[in-house]
Amino acid sequence: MNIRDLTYIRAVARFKHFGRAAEHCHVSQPTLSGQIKKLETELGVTLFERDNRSVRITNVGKDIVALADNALDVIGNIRTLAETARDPLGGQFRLGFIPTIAPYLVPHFVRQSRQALPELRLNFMEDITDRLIEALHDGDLDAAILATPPEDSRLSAIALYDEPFWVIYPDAHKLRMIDAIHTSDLPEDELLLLTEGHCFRDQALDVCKINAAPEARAIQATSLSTLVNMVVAGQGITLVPAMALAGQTAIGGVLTQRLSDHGASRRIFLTYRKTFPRQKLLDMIGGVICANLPEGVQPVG
Amino acid sequence: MNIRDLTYIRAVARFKHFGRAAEHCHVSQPTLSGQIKKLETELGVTLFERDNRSVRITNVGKDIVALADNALDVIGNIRTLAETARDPLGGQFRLGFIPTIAPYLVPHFVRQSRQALPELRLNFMEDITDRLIEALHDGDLDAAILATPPEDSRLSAIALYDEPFWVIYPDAHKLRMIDAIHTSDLPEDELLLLTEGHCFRDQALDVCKINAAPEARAIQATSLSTLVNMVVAGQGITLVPAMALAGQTAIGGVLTQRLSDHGASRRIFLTYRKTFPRQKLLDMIGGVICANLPEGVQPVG
DNA sequence: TAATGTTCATAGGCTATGCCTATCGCAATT
DNA sequence: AATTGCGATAGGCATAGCCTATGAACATTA
Repeated sequence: MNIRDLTYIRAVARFKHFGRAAEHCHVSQPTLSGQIKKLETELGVTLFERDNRSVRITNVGKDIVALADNALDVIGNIRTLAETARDPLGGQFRLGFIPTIAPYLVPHFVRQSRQALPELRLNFMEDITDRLIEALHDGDLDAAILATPPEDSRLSAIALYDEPFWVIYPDAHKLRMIDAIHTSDLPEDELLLLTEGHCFRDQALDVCKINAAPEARAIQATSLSTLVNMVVAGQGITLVPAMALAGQTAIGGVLTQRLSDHGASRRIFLTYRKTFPRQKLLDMIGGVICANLPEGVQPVG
Repeated sequence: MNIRDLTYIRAVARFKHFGRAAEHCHVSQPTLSGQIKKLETELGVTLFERDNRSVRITNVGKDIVALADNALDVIGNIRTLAETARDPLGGQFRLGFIPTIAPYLVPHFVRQSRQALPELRLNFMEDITDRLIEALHDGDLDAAILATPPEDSRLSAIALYDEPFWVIYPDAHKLRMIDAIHTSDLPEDELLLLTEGHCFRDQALDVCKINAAPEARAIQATSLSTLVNMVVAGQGITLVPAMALAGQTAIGGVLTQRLSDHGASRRIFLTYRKTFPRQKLLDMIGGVICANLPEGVQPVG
């Protein structure tokens, strides 16, 4: 057995496809096939049932992959611990963001973090929640800024701040007549949303109490700025989290207004593996972020 | 990094000696030195400070070895799980015993276990408590029969039975005049004990409330049968756990009597790593043992 | 039905890793 | 000054693990 073998079986279990698993591991498919076979021989069990149609994981396979995940986590911590020992506030730190936060939050604290943690090589990655969580589990990410509390028992989180929701609508829209807009005032059929997979899409639907059949909403955007542009173009109205406005409440051709509903906001978390050994550094990074928040959001506590 | 590297650093941390660590790992000293050095280079930290006098573990080293222990435990469980999958009630099971239990308990259940678990390759090992616990942590042992409850948070145990203590004294000894012997009746200076390291030595001292300076008790034995022989030879009196008498209360030249003190007994446990994946098998083995106890002891519950 | 595509397995060759024995260098002890 | 004990170094060998090229089995498409 081999540490790398454990990453191989983890990848096959994830992709259920030898070729894609090999690609993910940066080795050729025959190499991966060979190592999987070697491991199965060594352990004396079949981990994956495979033919030319599909790859299925066996029951033992499932249990063993779970343990492999576990072992890889610990081994990743060995590396992190060594790096930390070389330089307690240095080394690499890979931080993930969801797309509805990254462009608005990063510019506000990146300079300050350079100052507070000059030796830290801070790497950023942007993706949707599900994939960030996957990257956390794989050890490809040290922490992630998410807008959902962790449900996974292996993850933990520091609450950073609360971010209210705002409505954006064309300046000719009838919503301009309302002083304090509530979600019940919003014309459901005009609401523009992000594509599936973005947590803010779900949060917008949730706060508006809409159960949208996905195909019913044909017009969707992949970024908040596109969403705003669509409103400018008169295609409808939309919700955005406060930071997307960056304090600018006046945009050409549209009006903005904070939603007046109690609870029309989301809480942002710094999420990490419970086993991650650099807890002190997490606190410092969370502190730097909270000390440099853009307008329109309140730090927690 | 390499799984084997983790066992190397674990061994060096344990022995603080490259040569003996190498021996324990069944590799040559240069091989182990080389691999340690390679790992230190890879991690960029010094794990062990070494010169011709001594080997000291660094602070990071300590933390990393702890994680290595952890990873090796998980990896051992992968192997065990695979073996279990091949044959749920089969495979190898390595069971340790303390010397004051092994010769009396094993013969009573070994035949029955063959019958109840015909596919199980049951291996026995006899050593003192401390070394059995070490072997448990190293994954060299799957479980151990101990006379002390586990204090280590990584271990758990099933209580098997309670074993009273008996006095053995020459038949001409004045103790023969007492109907119900209590520890307070025992002439402390005549008491023969096992050598240091045997838990029953401590238990005997404990129940008699003696704080023996080690050098004060020159005459010591390494097995209970030797202890009994010494009593037969008239060198003193002794205590033995009930099973050592195997139901025979009459031995040539000596008399035996159960200690009448409340609490003059010890509880025997089947101890194992909390993470050990074959809990069901543990229960079965515990069951077989309890169902075939020799005379003089009572199963718990 | 034949051609094409997809997917995992096999074959053969190369390289780097990990192991060994022999030996060195240093310091403490005799 | 010689001996002993310890870890480090040197050099050589076997093999584990990687690659590319190709095969075999099945499914899909022309």
